[in-house]
Amino acid sequence: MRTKDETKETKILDATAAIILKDGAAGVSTVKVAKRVGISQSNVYLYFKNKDALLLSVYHREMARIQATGDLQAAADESLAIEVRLKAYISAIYHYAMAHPDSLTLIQQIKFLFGQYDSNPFLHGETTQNLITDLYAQAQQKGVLKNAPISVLMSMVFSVIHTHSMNVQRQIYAADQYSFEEIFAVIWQGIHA
Amino acid sequence: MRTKDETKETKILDATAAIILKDGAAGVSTVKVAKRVGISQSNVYLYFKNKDALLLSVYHREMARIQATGDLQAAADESLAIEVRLKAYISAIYHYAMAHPDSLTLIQQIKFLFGQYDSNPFLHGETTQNLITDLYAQAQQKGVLKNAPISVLMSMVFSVIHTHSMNVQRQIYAADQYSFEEIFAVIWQGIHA
Amino acid sequence: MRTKDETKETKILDATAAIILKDGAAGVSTVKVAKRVGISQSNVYLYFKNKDALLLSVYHREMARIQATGDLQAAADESLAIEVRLKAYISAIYHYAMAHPDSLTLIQQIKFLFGQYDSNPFLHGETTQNLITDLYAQAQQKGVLKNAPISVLMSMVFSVIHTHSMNVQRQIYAADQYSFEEIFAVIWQGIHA
Amino acid sequence: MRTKDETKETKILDATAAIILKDGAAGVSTVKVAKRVGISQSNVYLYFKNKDALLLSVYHREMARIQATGDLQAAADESLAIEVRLKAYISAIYHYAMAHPDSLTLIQQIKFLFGQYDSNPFLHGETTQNLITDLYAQAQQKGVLKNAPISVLMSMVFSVIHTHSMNVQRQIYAADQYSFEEIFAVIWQGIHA
DNA sequence: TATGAATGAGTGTTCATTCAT
DNA sequence: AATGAATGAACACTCATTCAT
Repeated sequence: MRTKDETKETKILDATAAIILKDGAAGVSTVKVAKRVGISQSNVYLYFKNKDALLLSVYHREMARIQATGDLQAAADESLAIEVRLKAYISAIYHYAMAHPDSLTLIQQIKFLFGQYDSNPFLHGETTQNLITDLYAQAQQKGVLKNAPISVLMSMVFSVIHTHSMNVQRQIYAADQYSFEEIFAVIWQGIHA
Repeated sequence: MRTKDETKETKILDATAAIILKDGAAGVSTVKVAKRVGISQSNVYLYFKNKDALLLSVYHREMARIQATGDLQAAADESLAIEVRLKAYISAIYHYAMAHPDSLTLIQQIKFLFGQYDSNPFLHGETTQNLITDLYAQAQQKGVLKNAPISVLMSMVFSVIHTHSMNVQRQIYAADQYSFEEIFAVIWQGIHA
Repeated sequence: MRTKDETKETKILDATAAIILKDGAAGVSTVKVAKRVGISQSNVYLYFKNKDALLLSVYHREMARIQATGDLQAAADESLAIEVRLKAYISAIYHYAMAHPDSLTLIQQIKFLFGQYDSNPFLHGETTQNLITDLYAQAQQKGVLKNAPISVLMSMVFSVIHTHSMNVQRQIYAADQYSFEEIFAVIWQGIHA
Repeated sequence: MRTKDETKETKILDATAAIILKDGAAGVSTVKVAKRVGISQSNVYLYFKNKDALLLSVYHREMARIQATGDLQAAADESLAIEVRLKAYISAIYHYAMAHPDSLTLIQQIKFLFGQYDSNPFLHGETTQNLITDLYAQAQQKGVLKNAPISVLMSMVFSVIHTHSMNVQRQIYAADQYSFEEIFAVIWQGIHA
């Protein structure tokens, strides 16, 4: 494998992510990225077909990172009760977001730049995404979730967790001012049938 | 009479809004706006100091439109019980969003372009906004709302309503597939103590 | 006569002069001028054919002001000895410059903007100018001035006086740190045969 | 012909200088420069950070050229008498100006564009400039120069030489109509104590 | 006399992308 | 794999000037 290349590719993705967090997704330019990495502008095109591919790569990397969360595996464990799996999923996203609040911001920013065609930021992870959607669908079928559009429930979960994690990151209030249970209550009672 | 001027100003705002909905807020350019209105590019600067002022104007116009909703007045009626007012507020936003789904999209897009510093898209309406925040705050004090950050509750409300209204607009499902009560249940049980 | 108009015209000229001193002659624009006067941009064209005419007007006004100096009349008095007249002229310019250092700056800035075709900033006053040039020419013929190009001598006089007056205005040194005689000595011994 | 050897940067500087001489420093635009060189406008920004940097580069190049004059070295030779050094300096500038009259014009134009804050166009060469100012200062201390502001004396020298060289270039009179000694006399008797 | 509206040409600057080396 | 050079298109914004009112 191309160790060197992957390092460089990672650096480019990191730089891009940093710029998104600083200037917004619309503020990303290959010039800025290259300058930040310390490479020539054209070098970026060796690793990414074009700017869109670069942004999409950042997006997919964040999605993959969320999925890689160990906690998330429990949600996929079909031997568990659906309610348990759902709670595990929400808990996993919550704790991931608290540890990496920028992650959700990146996802949201890129989604918004590419048009608001799909309002649910958790979508699009292909394989994993279907699992999650399936989880919601099954839970709804079994009467665990309210009879509301799944995309509405999903974006609600995302919205609550993201807003809370950003508040903490921006020190609008201390992390321990609100317990997980308190935040979770909002989500659960909102989606629970 | 400045009728003529106001028409032009309105046309420019309309064109800008249309572009935002089509290409996102980052996709707005004075050239596009001017072309759409059928005027010269420099003419835009006769009505708006600069591009930011133009976008902000679109933003404030949408905010004002929401506030102008008759239903919203009930939410401000201090003679009513706090719970009634809160429900009136949510209902008002809901019905406004269903009638004008683009409105929330515009607000969200512009907010995101100007930096994600304030994650609550309903904020910043000055007078009205304080009323709404006050409403939430009072409701929380009186134990009507859960003990969760107000900004989290507010953005949750926005998120649910916006996602649902977009789904309907994009014909992901029919408007009558989910009743107001069903959507409202998600919101209310989410925020209600 | 049109009293009101002349007031306005004066205001426009004043505003233009102020802008030149602040941003340089190249920094003048009808927008800036109009804004400063508090009139509409197109109004400027009621008083001046175009921007060049405006700048030229400022130029000529300053030239006229210098000529209007009472002291300068002595220089024109043909009954006096040529050396006396020449000294009177230099003294007049010197004292005018000390009282109105911006005047020479305006003249210089406008001259430079319109191309450096004529390096002598004192030229171009038509009637008066010929008098001054004649004065130099006569003085040279009578052996009072060195055998050097008159334009060189003239621009030397301007340069010394202008530099000194600017230094004082910018408080690089106090006005009384150098007497008129000291500055005059530089000029006189430079041009005197 | 250095055409082939000339780097792009040099070509751009040359084009800029030519435009300054033709239209004045305020008349320089990146479009004009690019067109003259035969490159695309954006290419200019590959070699110069912005327009100011471009103009400053032209300025510094001319300053460096003057300093590179062999004759100027004598002025820096501290083993020589101060009066000798001063005369060497004036002579060097004079002969340089006669050979390259545009050089002083460029310097003057750019100085004027950047604001008239420093009225002495010979200033700002950093290292060399201090040497020259020191030379004047020492000469004044030793009673060689009149008791007048050094900046006044310096701009006087510049003015005389520049005006004369321009006159010759514009064929207002022939180069041999006035000898170096005649021009020098104006300068020297003007500044000499 | 005065203005507001309008515009086309212009400004400096940034950008995504390509290509030869 | 990496770069420097190059470019055309786009950008926000300013300007001098005209014209109808």
